[in-house]
Amino acid sequence: MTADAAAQLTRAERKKLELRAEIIEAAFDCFSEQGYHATGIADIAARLGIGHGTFYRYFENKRDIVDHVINDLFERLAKALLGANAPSAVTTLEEYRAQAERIGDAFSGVFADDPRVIRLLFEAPGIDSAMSERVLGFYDLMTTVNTAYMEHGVELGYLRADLDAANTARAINGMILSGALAMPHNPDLDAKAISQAVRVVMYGGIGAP
Amino acid sequence: MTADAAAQLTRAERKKLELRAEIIEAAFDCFSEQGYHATGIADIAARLGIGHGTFYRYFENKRDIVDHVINDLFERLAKALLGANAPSAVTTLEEYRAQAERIGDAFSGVFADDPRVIRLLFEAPGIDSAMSERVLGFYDLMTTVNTAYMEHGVELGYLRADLDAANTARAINGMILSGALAMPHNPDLDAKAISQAVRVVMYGGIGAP
Amino acid sequence: MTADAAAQLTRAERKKLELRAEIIEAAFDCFSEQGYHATGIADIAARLGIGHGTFYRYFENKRDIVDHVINDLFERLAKALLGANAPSAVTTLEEYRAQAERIGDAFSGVFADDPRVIRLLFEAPGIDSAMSERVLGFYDLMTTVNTAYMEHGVELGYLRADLDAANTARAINGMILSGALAMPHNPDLDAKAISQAVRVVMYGGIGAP
Amino acid sequence: MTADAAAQLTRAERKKLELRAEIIEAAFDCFSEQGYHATGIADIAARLGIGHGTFYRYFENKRDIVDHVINDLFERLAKALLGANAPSAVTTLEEYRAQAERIGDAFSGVFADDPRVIRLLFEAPGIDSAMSERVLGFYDLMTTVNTAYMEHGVELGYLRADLDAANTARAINGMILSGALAMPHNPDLDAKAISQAVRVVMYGGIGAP
DNA sequence: AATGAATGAGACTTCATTCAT
DNA sequence: CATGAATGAAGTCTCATTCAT
Repeated sequence: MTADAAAQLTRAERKKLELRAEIIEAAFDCFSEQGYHATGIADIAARLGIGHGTFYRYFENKRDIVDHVINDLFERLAKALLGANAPSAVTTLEEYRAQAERIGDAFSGVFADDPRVIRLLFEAPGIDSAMSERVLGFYDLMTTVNTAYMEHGVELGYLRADLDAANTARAINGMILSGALAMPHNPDLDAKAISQAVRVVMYGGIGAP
Repeated sequence: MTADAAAQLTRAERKKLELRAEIIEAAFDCFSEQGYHATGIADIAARLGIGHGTFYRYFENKRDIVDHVINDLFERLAKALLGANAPSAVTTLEEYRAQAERIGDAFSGVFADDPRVIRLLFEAPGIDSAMSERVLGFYDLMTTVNTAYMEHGVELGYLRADLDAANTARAINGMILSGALAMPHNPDLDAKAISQAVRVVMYGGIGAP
Repeated sequence: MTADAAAQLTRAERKKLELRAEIIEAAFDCFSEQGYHATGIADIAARLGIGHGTFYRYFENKRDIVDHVINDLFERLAKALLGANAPSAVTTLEEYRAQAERIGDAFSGVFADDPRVIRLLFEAPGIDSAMSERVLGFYDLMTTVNTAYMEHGVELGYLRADLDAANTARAINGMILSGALAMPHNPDLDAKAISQAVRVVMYGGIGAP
Repeated sequence: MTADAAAQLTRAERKKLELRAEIIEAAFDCFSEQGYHATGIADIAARLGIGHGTFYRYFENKRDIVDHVINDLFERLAKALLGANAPSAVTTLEEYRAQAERIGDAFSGVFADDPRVIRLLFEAPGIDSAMSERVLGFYDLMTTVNTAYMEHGVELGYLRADLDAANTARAINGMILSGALAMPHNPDLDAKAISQAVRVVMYGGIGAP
């Protein structure tokens, strides 16, 4: 919704949207802290100091809210993923590395800014099979996007001619996610060092030169 | 338990152990197919054709069985992880690559031989926070083990002197897990190609030479 | 309320009474269509396009409105029942039959004119025990009225001397109601034929002459 | 189930069937006393001193039990209705009257033996529309059965040649039901007198001879 | 006066766990 | 030792009613 559109809403409508957003936030808190199954609607309501009946004025049921929470989560990640310029904007390895760094930083930034994101993403597959599929689908999307960038690089010759774009893309995404996953429960980790380690592997390999 | 020890058990004791193992297997089936929360004790018992009261003669409660299932799962993976010779047995990059390949293949083999493994590993963090911690702990263990191999390589000079062993180790584990995760729901994927893609990244980097 | 009384009301007061009547009508619709328990206050309000809070400015609560609806229903039926001239106006079987026919037709007319009446009357005892009592009370009233007519006939000798007025009255009311009840869900039924069948039984009995 | 079949059941199976029957009885009590909607599963369970979870081992849900209660109720009435010899067994008005009396007495006997029957039958249409239909369907069945008897009488000439069998049948059923309905809340009523009044109407009409 | 957002009592239902047989 | 009948805690969800705007 644009600012303009928001300006046209009545005060009541704005309040409603606000509370709706607050419920999503509270649910995000609860789900990421206690997990979906250990969270009751009452917990979400209590966190906001509202009656639990109120919850049902804004969301169909418990399954509905978690879908919205995950939607928000995926949206944030997708925005980071797709926020950079298109693959076609890049013509050299130098540019590719810069772009990859930007995307990786944006992506990791989402995790760093809000530790609930990676926690919920980690626990989400345990919600039910539909959610499990959604998460896998998102990972596939990440792979697809990354694959497109790589294929472009192979075509233009700044990436290895023999690169298996899809499998490599997935592997690199795995590196990024594994870093994000380790952060919240290990305060000694350094996000920059993690990124740097990933980049070293990507561009130099681990063998001694 | 050794074969000798087993031989000393009475027939009744052996039967009991057998049923116990079967229950773990059935639970593994159920949990990986329907997920932990969607699985009832009755489902597990029904799969074996036993009464669901019998379940409680072998396991404390539902939480108990899933711990045993996960124990088995971790044990299999740990065996693959630790089954190779020690880091110290390796002295050249050549040997390191061979060893890494062996470990990686063994590890991936566990996933390939039994698709339930990756499915349950994927859903396990959604069981409860204790399980979430256990899974993270296992990932940390994987990282620790891999880190030891890498540190040895840095010391002996066949891996990059500037390698951030821990973060690199975790990243590489991430690549392996992301491959395993994608397999079950994508029949077109080729395990060998996935491994190969990981190795290309590890030893050459993705940039054109 | 007479037209004069109405004329003295302010416009606002008239509007209020109008809306009140409309709410009763809407409630009548809802209750007879979906049943009392399946009807929500919101349904009634929605049918009128008013806010459901408004409902409570006109009626105490859900139980209150159904009482008013039933009042209206009973009033219509009572009017038909009592609209004819008194028992004392009749002195011959001929006159009695004419009067009974008039009353019966008026009564059946209420059901025919508004199929909601019999539907709600049918479902009303399921609302709660108080309502159940009210309906039984109305049936008793019907019986009492009919009994009075019959007793008069026995006294004057145009009805059988051995007539058990009360039980016969109730039985005859049962015939009428059973006809009304069958109408709405059976479009082939003919109200005139039903009345005729009742009259045949009443005045001739079913045996071959 | 025959006595033989019952004899072959294990003790546990018999106990199960017994409790099942007891639950239906308790539900019958509750529904006829408080009405369906005012009855909670907890009420039914409490009446038997069982946990309310136990209820759900025997019946799907609240709607399920009421269907079974009504099934029982209809079965009793149907048995009374159909228990007599067939229409074809009758060839004279005398025999017809005897048969009608037998059926009527059996039918009324069900109501007299168990006052819950008429109370629940009265309230049942308020349960929901499906139940409303079922009750109407049962009334239609009663009419159909009675119609067959009458048509036979018309054919054989011991009933009026001009009898509108269907409408007359329904009317007579209405007389019977209205009598049954009045009994429970009016201890002064005499079942015999009610039957007698109905018979007088049926065979002689109400007019003075 | 009208509204509809908020509320929470209350009912249903599930299922892990116990325990008598 | 195996069984499955019984249990009740716990959680979801509805909707009549209130009340601030």
